[in-house]
Amino acid sequence: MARRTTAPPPPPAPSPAPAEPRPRDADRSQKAILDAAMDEFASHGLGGARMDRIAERAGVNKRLIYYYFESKERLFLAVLERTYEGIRGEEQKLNLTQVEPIEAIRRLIGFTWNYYLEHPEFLTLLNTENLHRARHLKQSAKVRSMHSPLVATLADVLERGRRSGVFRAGVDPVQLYISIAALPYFYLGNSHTLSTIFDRDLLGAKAKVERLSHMTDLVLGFLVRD
Amino acid sequence: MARRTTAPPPPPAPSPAPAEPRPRDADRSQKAILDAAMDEFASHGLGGARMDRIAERAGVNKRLIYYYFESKERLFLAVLERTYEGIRGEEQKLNLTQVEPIEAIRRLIGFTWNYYLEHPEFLTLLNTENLHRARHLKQSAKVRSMHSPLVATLADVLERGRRSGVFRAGVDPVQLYISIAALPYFYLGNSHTLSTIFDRDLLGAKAKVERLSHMTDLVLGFLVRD
Amino acid sequence: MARRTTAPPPPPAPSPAPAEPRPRDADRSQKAILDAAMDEFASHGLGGARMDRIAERAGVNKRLIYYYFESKERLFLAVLERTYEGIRGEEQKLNLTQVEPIEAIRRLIGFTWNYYLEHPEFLTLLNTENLHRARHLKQSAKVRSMHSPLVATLADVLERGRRSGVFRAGVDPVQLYISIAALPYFYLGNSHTLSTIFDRDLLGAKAKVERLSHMTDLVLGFLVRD
Amino acid sequence: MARRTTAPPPPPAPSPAPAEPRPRDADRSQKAILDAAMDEFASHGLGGARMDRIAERAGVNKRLIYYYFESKERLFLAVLERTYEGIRGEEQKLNLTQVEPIEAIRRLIGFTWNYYLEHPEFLTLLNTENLHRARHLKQSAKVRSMHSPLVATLADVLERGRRSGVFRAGVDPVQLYISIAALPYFYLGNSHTLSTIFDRDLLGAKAKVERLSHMTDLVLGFLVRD
DNA sequence: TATGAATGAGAATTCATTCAT
DNA sequence: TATGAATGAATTCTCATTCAT
Repeated sequence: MARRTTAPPPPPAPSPAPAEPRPRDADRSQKAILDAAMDEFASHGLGGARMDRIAERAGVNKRLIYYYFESKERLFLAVLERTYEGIRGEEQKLNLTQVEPIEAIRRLIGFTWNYYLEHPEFLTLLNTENLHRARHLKQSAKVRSMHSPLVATLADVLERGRRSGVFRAGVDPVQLYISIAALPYFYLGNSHTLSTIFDRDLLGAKAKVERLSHMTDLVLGFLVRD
Repeated sequence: MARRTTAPPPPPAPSPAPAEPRPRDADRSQKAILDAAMDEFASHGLGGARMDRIAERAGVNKRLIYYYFESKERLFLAVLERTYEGIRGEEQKLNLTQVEPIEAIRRLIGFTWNYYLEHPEFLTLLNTENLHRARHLKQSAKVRSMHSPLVATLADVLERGRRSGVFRAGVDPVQLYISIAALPYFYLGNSHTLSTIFDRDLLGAKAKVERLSHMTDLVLGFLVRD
Repeated sequence: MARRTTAPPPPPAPSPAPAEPRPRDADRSQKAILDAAMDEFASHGLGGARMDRIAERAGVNKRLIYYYFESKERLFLAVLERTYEGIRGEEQKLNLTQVEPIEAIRRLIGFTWNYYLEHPEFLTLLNTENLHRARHLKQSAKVRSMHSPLVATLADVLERGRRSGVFRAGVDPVQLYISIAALPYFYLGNSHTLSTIFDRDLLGAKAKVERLSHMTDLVLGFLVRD
Repeated sequence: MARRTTAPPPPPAPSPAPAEPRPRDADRSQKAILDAAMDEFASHGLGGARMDRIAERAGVNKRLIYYYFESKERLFLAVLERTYEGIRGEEQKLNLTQVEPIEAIRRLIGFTWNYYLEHPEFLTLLNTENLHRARHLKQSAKVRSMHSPLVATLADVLERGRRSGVFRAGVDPVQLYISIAALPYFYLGNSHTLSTIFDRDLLGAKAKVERLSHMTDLVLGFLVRD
């Protein structure tokens, strides 16, 4: 550990500090801390996370975490915000307003499924934040504004589908979004207990294909008019 | 683990609480500990739970917890098992095999919704156990056997529905059960973050009616053949 | 009359447990406790010994230990006294006053060596008691009287040897006894550290023969006049 | 484990203690902890030692002990190693290879006797470590290497004595070293029980002179050829 | 920007012992 | 004579956080 960030052994000559580029170690440290903290919080929850481990994983001195993030709780909030930014940013790239409604729904379900698969930390971080009644998130200014586009997009898809007669009417986009998130969230987030109580592998390749298919059928079976 | 205290089933007669001092009652103490522990674990997770608080809430000496349950982890497992027993026991009472398929599905959705509403601790306990990769549950002998009847029951409902032509074919009962659990689980378990990011009350009376309706429509819209 | 030799099938009647004689359970329990306690104290010292383990090993309820021995410290004293009685009783059987001096010394050395080998608990119990500055033993009335015969016996052997011209004069029997005990005590009692620091097996068959031989040579080399 | 505090070897000049405040001195803290721990372990054994007392005697925060030594057991090992270093270091200074054999043996016996007298903690620490079957020492890398010079030195003395005809042949240096250590070790380490059972003062000035004399006579009586 | 040293307040767990029967 | 239930006081160890540089 202890990355020698400091200048190399200063020559006795009064050579005026070689003006090393020193490429943004501050940013680098902060990023390392956030990465390590995300891992730690996702693995152990807020109560179980250890600042010592975060410092060690990040390869920085523990004190530095406090220098940048002030406290464990604020660090957790920083992690949460970055996490939401991650998924919402990806979601934006789906361009759901530019494809036909059924395809848009398929894409959204597929994307959500894959995102959760590839970012299991997202699930545990959300669980943790809910255990704490969203008390960190409630202090976040930016988080609300990150979600209105999402609702608008989905409303647009539903409306286009309804107008063209393929979707049923009267579907609340927020309800639907919650359901589309719920189906993979519960399956993946609770896979450890589910596979234990049902004594069945839920994460094998075949099982995953089946789950995605089931979820898509479920949602479209509901949305699409006969 | 025996729970029945010595008190016999109270006769309906308004026998005025026997006001027994009941000083050294093993069953009573164990139950008090489990009740308090369920609260504590549900509120704070495993890492955040405090044995001191559990002892205090249970009104017993902290040492007694270790006398009966050996460690925090084993206590957590005992709580988990009792929790599963609770919901599975209620589920059995639904008698799903004795009503017609559509009604059976309605009942199951409604029951699950209400059970989660009335037992929010179930959700957080499961989240906690999944955070720990089900390592406690995996040591439980009885938990697996508690769940096979459930799958059998749902399979029966689906099969009856299919035979009578009202349900689509090829639905996996485990997938369906997971989905039926997922829809309220995510909504209620994540209501704190969801209501924050969507800036919307999700737990008002009207919102709850709407959610139950949406979930039922979603599942039946998928299951029922046009 | 046909004597039915085979035992008749025991009548199903609930013949009331034959009132088992249960011979002196009190003594039996006390002995079991002392045995278990000796093991425990010898293995873990006074501070490291656990009353719980003693009760478990003895197969009795923990409370019973207090019933018979009052406290951990008194139990330790009881163990100590029984331990001294053991070795002194065996020593008496050597009949050192009835064999010629050189043989008497040989026997005493051999006996001490073997006794320590077969009773390693004796060594650790003594160490423990000395760690506690003999504060238990000092409360014992009988322990002093157990040792005067030993000194008298050794004095007799030395005097007979001196008179017959085989032993040097002026040897203090207490000093000699301490030395005869010291030589095997240190070797066996510290065998774990000694074998570690000298990187050498001290308890193999050959090593043991050599040690006994060395000790005998040492003592007799000193005692016997050229 | 570094021990040298920053203070340079004090010059004989009566430089009046620099009265430094020395606030955050890692070496100093570690040394204070080791000193206190040696006392505590020697007085109470491993099981009886209290980390609280060690912290208090050392004048440091309890947490700091764990910061430097990780656990009670590792602290004990650190103490053990320092203890062995102490006696082996002094032994080296005897220069036994540079005096004639009989004098060398006398010096070694006298040194051992005095060292044990002045360092009673050495005896109880060794007893404690043996109670625990040398499980700490076995993890020590350096301890073995500290002892080979000792054996070599004693072998040299014995060989010189044999060659010059004053010592008997065939004496194993390890056996002899163990015996030379055993004689004072048992006497001093068990002085509390010995003085109790023999009802005799063993630590008075006269007694000590007699013991040293007896031990020297015993060893030389064996080694020196008539 | 960065760090090694240090700490107060707790954390789970342990322990000898007593209570009530 | 025997025991299951219960406890107060430690005991080792942990943790987020701060100090001093």
